[in-house]
Amino acid sequence: MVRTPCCDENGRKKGTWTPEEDRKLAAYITKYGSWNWRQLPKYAGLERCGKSCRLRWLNYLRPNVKRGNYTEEEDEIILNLHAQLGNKWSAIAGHLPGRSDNEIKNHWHTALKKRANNSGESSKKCNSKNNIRRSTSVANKNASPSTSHENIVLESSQWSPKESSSEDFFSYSNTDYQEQHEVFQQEALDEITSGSFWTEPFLVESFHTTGTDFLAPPIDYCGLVCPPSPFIGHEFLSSFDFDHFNY
DNA sequence: AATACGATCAACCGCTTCAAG
DNA sequence: GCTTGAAGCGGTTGATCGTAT
Repeated sequence: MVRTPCCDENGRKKGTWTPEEDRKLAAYITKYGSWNWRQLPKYAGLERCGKSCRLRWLNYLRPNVKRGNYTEEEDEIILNLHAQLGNKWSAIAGHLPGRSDNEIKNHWHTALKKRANNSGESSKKCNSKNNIRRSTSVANKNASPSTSHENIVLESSQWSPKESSSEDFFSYSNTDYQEQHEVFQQEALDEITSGSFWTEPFLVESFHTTGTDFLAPPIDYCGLVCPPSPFIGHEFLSSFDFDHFNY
């Protein structure tokens, strides 16, 4: 089976997302929905592949996404579910509203796996920082999906991940960058949560296209390229006020 | 103060699954 | 039932930050 490459080599951008890219992506999806991830970046004015856009949206930009600050209850849920399901991160994420599979996976590898392992070996040796070595690839190779169920013991905050407040919602090193991003994030969330978008009976996520050639889509008043979906009417589009996304 | 090393996490890559024609 | 394209998933990488020496 021949697959079309998900990312072409024609200057398709990689790496960390900029606030401007986030703004474009959030604005576009909020307005038009993720009707087609592969086509979406083209119409949103992004030089990214669809996969990258999807990941960015699901992990960081979608509404109600939670970052850091895992509670003991959440840790316990993850540990228990991982004991039952193994590395089925998306299934585990399904039990933790607001948490993405990627973040749960990272949290597992950075904090919970140690807890699980240490609880199993606590009778053999004391916890020592020198015993903790970062070797993700090696650890992953050695890690078994069927972590011992019996050995998982919840401990105190000793092994809790580092505190993460709303201030480091986006952990950029550049302060201006971060501040700009936080402002945007709050604006986007306000926009999304205050409007009718998420309560609309019409589910934009369910858009499907034929995957064939599109007519050149029109460009709307805020610079976004309207998707070629016959299901999106002008009354639908005009129900959103995106004036504060000032490009 | 400089350097080395470990921890964290955002993002990429490639494979699998799903769904439409 | 087969082919094909898109979405989803999990493993892995690499940049960055924090801490120890």
